[in-house]
Amino acid sequence: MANRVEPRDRIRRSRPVLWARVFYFGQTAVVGHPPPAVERKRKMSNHSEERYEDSQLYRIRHSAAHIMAQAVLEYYPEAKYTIGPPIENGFYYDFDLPQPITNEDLEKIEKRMRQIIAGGHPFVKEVVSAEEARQIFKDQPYKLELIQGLEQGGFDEYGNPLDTKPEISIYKHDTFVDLCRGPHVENTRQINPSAIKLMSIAGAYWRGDEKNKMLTRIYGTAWRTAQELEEYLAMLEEARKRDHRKLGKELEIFIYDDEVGPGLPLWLPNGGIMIEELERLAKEMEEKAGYLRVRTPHVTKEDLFIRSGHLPYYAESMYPPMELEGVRYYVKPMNCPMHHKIFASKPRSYRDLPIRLAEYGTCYRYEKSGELFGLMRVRSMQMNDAHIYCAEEQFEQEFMGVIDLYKKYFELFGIQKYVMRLSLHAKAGLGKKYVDNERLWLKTEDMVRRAMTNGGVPFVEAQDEAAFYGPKIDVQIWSAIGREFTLATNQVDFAVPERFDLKFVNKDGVEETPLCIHRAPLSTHERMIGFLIEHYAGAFPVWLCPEQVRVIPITDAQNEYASQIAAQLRAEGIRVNVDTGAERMNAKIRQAQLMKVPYMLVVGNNEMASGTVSLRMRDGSQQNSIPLGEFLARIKERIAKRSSEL
RNA sequence: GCCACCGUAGCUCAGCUGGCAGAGCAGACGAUUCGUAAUCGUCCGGUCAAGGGUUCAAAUCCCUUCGGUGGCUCCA
Repeated sequence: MANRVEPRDRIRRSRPVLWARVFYFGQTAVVGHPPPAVERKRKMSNHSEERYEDSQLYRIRHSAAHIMAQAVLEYYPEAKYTIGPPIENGFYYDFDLPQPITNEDLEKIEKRMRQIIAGGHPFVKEVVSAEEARQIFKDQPYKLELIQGLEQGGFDEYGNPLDTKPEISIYKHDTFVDLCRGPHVENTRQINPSAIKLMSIAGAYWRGDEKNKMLTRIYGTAWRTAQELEEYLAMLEEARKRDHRKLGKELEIFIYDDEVGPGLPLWLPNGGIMIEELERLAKEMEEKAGYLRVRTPHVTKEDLFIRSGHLPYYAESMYPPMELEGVRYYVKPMNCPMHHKIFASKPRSYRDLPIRLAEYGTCYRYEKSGELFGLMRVRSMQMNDAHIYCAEEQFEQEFMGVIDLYKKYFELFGIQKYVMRLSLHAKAGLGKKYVDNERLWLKTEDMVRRAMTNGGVPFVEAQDEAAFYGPKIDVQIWSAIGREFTLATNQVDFAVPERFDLKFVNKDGVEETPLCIHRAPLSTHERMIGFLIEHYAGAFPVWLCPEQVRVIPITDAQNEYASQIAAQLRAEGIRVNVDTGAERMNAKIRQAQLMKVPYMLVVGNNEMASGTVSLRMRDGSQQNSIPLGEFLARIKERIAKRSSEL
């Protein structure tokens, strides 16, 4: 119960997520990887740490946004300004500009901001009536819209409903006035002119709605000191180095080819090995947890997806149909309908439940071109999918069984920076994005909430993030460059089993519809490997490494010996290569290091004479002249345990 | 899909306001046989994303398409 995050902390759509306090005060946090909600919670209660919104840094960033808006309006007097909040690591401001803005303009604006800061202007708050506000912003249509929202007591600046009617206030500094509830620094001088930097220009819809006009957003970063800024920029640089798109190419894991198409990755041999290892892991774990493996086709008739609800609710993300002999077929975006058919293939008794059907199924989703992102967001994906059919009284145990599975995987991979998110429906979406049965939504949402709370698993809640057929627990992670993704997911389906007329006979001999849990603890191969590349910065644990050992003969005279060593390792199932190239040993070691091969076995005359190997590990440490058997025992033990140790 | 920017050799990148396409790495070949992150030399390699236009002349300017990047929207 104590783990439940208060509504104030709920993640809300379109609202800037305020991780910065954690990031800033955190000691182990990596850029773009906010620590889990648990940690945030604990820190807040134990150390009475101030909220980001109350911090000086928040004020600095908020004030920097105003100063930037002033500078932009000086260069573009016809520009309309909208909103500009502090966010993680900085701030932004959205403008409706008469012309596109360039990176050179950004430099000018930044320079002007420093002048304004040097001017030592006080920030002055004034509470005004709606009428006065309308007068002040009479030429600013976006501000007038905001004023109306505030006056009606309905909506905040992001268009989210408010509980209470807020006061209307303005903040002035120098020549600039903004509709704003604050808080701000007292004087522009409290902003360090050498600790701010404008970062990028982006498009953003007014109020985050794609039906609205596209505005120009300028992102900036602001810190207390120049050194903090430098450190932040250096961390961004480090993060770019572990970007899976960059490492994936360097380590020859996957490629994209223009003729194949966007979002359709080609797995290179190294990626193929990693996929095989992940599937082996999944099969082992699922076998122990009582799953049964099934296989289903990639294409099915339209009728199936009409019944499942995919065409009514999910068609936008599906590839268009192909028609053959008057029948329309779709490539599957999910595996569930076929699994439902397998469940329905024979009568089921309560004694058979739960039935857990698993498949690493390949699905295709037509993601909009701009949404694609490396391996993290693709159009063809292979899911660590399974569907658990159970009676309502089995639900909690089964649901938490899946959560336990997550935890085991996360422990194995050392994944600590994630947030479990209870994704709920939104009333407005009923009948459109969501199956139209509010009673069952509320009921299943509460079942999940209770299960998580009883299990003592911390989570946050998010409105309007559910699947069309039910609520879910999503595991949110962050890419190296800070983008948020759902890695694993655990979903309740109260709707589709009924549409498929799925039944089991209960103890009383009466037919009952089972609940279905959709789950994908290892995500898709695409997203999982994308994530793992970044998580390990390409230095995978030995069991997952495409190349586990490279044997490096010092001169050609040891080539034969090196090959014998490799043959012995290969016979034990180790992935090993021999570098018989003409380069010097130093160059061979460098190449192996760049490919992040965990073990290098250097063999020269000494080793050959004594029948040993010299072990150099990826971390630079080395053990000279050890018997091959000793190394073999070490690596076999690491692989068997899927250890993260070298 | 939308806004902005980008696309030069397999990879990383030079190529200023239009005037004969370059480097390093990789690859091939030759020499070298070396003790823990780059040995030397020679050679090969490009319809400058594709298509159209402006111009005496286009990698460079303009348009369209394709692909990518940063965001927005959307999501495993």
